[in-house]
Amino acid sequence: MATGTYSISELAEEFGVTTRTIRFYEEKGLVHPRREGQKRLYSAADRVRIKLILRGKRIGMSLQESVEVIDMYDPEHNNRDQLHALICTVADKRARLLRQKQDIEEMLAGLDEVQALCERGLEGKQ
Amino acid sequence: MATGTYSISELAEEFGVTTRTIRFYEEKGLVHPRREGQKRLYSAADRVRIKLILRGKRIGMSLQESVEVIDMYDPEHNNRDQLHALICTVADKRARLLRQKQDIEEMLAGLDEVQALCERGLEGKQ
DNA sequence: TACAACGTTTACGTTAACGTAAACTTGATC
DNA sequence: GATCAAGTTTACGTTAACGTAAACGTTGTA
Repeated sequence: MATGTYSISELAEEFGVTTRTIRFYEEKGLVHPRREGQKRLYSAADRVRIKLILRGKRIGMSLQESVEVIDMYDPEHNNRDQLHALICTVADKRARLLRQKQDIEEMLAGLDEVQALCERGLEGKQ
Repeated sequence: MATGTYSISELAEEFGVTTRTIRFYEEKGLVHPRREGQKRLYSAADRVRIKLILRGKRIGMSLQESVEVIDMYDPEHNNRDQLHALICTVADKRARLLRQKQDIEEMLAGLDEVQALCERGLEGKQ
């Protein structure tokens, strides 16, 4: 196998998903691996796309949403209007992410409380 | 209506969801509003539960997962074993939340890059 | 050459989290 | 008393994101 390329099962194992998942992402147009005969060959770029999609999943994004974020990077945005639109989209995403970050911090604070209560509870039972 | 209580549509509007959603949460045993005749009456505690469930949703938790987190607060954990188990659960949740927080920060950094690229692109077009 | 590992396509199944529609009750208002 | 807004139950529909199974090709190896 050419260096810098990956088989489907390599990627599946690396990311802890099934090969079905990766083929599903292709079905949905999220990745486009080359073919070597019949078999899929994933490039480093393909690998990164999948990685970013799974990162999106972890924070509750849909696949489409993740792809939108990923596609912000590629330069098909030529004119002023498109650039302006993209800046607005970025602002929206940022706002949502900041909200999520705050939600997480609140939840973490809650966990601190719970843990403190547990430890005080355990002290009494020693 | 008694003070400190809410109708279903009040809560639906406050949280930006439909009444169907709130009834669905009851179907799943996530809330248990009292009844005034046939109508549902939500207490302040019910309201908080719904709020926390929706907070969980925003960061990609399932309803069941949110409920687990919420139920960590209530003191049905009497003996040492339960308290130990709870501490482990808390540690797990914390780990996942920290991971998510990092994912979000990485994504925010990505957005910063995109925005910078946009702005440089706009300068050239002025 | 046989078989085991890895890959492929096709297709139906599944779960979560609601949406949507129909048909009904109840209390307030005109 | 008719109508209207808000609520109710029941039930079937929908979408996303895969799971699972069947039936088949390809390739290294014992």
